[in-house]
Amino acid sequence: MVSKKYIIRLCRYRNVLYRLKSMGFMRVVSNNLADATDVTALQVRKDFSLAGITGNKKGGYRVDELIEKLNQILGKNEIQKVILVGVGKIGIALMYYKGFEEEGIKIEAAFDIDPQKYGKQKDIPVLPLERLRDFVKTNNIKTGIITVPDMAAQQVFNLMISSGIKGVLNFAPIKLRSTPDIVINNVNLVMELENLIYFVNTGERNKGEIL
Amino acid sequence: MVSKKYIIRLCRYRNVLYRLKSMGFMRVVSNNLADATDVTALQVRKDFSLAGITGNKKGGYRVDELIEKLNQILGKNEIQKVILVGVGKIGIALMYYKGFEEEGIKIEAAFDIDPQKYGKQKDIPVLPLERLRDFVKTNNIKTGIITVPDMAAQQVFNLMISSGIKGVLNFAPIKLRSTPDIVINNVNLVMELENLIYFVNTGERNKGEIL
DNA sequence: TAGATTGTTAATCGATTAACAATC
DNA sequence: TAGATTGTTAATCGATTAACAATC
Repeated sequence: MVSKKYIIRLCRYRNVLYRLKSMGFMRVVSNNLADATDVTALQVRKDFSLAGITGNKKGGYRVDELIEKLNQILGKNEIQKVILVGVGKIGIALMYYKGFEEEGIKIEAAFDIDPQKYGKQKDIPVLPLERLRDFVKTNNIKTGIITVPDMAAQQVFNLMISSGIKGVLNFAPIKLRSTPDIVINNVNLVMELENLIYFVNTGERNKGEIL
Repeated sequence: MVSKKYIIRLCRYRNVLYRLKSMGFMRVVSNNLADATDVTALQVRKDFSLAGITGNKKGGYRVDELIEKLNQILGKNEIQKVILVGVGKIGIALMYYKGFEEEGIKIEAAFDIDPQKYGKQKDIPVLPLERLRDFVKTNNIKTGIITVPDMAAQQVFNLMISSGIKGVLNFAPIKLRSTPDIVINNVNLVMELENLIYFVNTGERNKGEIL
């Protein structure tokens, strides 16, 4: 089993490689990728080695080959379908976020309990929560995003899982009760900011001292 | 220097402790905290030990004492002032997000280059980008949030840093060029989702096999 | 007392980094 | 060739987990 960090690095490399390709680069050395990501050149080579990607001792790596191999590993062929539950400010922001479609991710539908929300946002239908189960099953959706208030998150999660969802991106700052076969990625915005503030403050406090 | 992960765990404990306190709990054992967070009981005790917090061999830890100690370490006294640049959908979502004020974090002002955005969102003033430097200096702000398009992120970052900001929460999916004394936390929503999808898909592929 | 719980020290594990060999 | 670069193996580092002692 590969680690999450490793996969994230591979995604990073791929993103950079697409950009380099569009700029006309044919080859790339580990140092180029290191500069463009938060990774050392050594780590880049190690990752590629681990991924079974080999370069050329003199000329580095071929961009095309690299992209192809990474796509093979990361599985970047079909469009990835996801649903979203919770059409509040954050939910809507995600529905309008351009970054997803650029990466082949499509929010197929959003769900809410508030009838006032029903209709469309951008080109995405907003449906009653009761229709989630059917929608997930008929469209064979495996991934969901939770942007509901904390209190509702566990309930929505349970509904998702019982409908066949296998992975959840959760924006509610609570620990979801789950089973090992379900993948959960948590995004806790308050915690990110609190954490940042902590290091800013201690950095201030310890200015000039050894940490 | 303590690790980011460690600090995040301490924040988690504190959040749970506040909730337990409001429910009337006076004491808590490491197992309670483990259940409420994504941490083992052993790790909880280890963390407390490292933080210089001691419990009682029979009765666990006193909730009040625990909160006080954690506040001491994490520094949770005054309101934390931050600014935000980029009043798009995500920026606005953050401005309306209730979780921040609950944790004593206040977005003091937001900035944008689009005059149509100027005015107020919720009770937060939206100002021209040119006023950022003055605002940051006169209000002694140390933390900023970047929610601008990728292309503008580095420029906004530079402006922030030259104005005196020491820590940045960055939502743009690029690597910001910086110096070691600046703290940067990146939130990359596409990457979180891509990563999730990867593990969902491989989980599907390897159903029943050894990973 | 017996059982539950803390808390420390040692072992393990995984990931990163260093060293260096290989080769284009 | 000499220099740049890859790529592997070993060393290091940090964090987590295990074992077990202490004690209320």
